[in-house]
Amino acid sequence: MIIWQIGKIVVLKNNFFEKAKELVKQTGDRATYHRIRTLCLLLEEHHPLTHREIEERLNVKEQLDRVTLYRVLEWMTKKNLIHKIAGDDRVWRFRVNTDLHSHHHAHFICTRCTKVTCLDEFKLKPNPSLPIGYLLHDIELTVKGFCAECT
Amino acid sequence: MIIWQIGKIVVLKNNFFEKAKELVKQTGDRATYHRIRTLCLLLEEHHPLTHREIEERLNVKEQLDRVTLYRVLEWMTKKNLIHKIAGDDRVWRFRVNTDLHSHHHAHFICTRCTKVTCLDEFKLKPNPSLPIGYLLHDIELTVKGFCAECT
DNA sequence: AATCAAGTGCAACTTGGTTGCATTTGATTA
DNA sequence: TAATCAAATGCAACCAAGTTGCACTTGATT
Repeated sequence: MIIWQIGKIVVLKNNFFEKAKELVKQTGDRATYHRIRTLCLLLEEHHPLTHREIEERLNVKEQLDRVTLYRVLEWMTKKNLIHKIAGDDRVWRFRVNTDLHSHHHAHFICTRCTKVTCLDEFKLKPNPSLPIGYLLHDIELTVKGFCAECT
Repeated sequence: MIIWQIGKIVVLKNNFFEKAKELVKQTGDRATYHRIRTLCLLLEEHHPLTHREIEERLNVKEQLDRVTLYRVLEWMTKKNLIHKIAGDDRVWRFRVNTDLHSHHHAHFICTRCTKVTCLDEFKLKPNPSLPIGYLLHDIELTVKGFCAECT
């Protein structure tokens, strides 16, 4: 069993932790504990999480400042490690970008329970025609409705 | 020249004002002055506006409470007179639904100046395949990048 | 081990949007 | 056309997501 220690904090590494550490290091920026831990959580999750949800899960055992988490998420978005999704409740949801799961797919947002699901089989047209002078960075397709549990 | 008077306020009617009044009355709910005036403004505009922008334009000559405007916009969205668009800045933008301009089209959001443009020629597939038990209400396609002025 | 910019924690702040409640107003009916 | 009353409005206070400034800590480099 591998253990990682930082100050008084002792952490059990798992596969996701190692993977997260590697991904953070690959960016060239500093591989800090909070960055690795946050990315690790997002690697484990299978649906997009809000800042609040991430904070609650990470704070079960150890402290993590709200602001730091905002900055970590912002940094990870900029570094293309994760992507964020806008919902009807004005709250961002975050999900990891793996090689298999890039952000070129659609999202389903349940307007009753606000849960977000990725519709991976939805493929987006890569080169839509835009007005002259417009430059494309990203396409986001969001489907709204009720999920299976809320129907 | 047609004039409409309510309390001390005197209003010059134009084509859009008449049109707005008609649309509000068609809903069956009460045709209040603020509803008509707000819809009138959105009919005149050719690109989506934020709550802030609407407020500023309406308050040039006459007072309109922030909260009332929020409620008017919410009501109009519910009544399908307008639709709202989520941007990267967490701010809703509102645009009128006319017969010619329904909300079944894509939006372009400039990530530098935050201006939103409607991409009317983008047609959305009406019946995408969803997981079993999922119910579709609405599809939203957002294209992000730089607009002609910001490129 | 020493160094120091990058990263973090804390407090205070900004902003978009909401809630509760007293007052006003548009449509209806007498 | 006046009386009526639920629907709509205005005001104040509130909430929650996200941001800023600054002192303190830490990961990588020497």
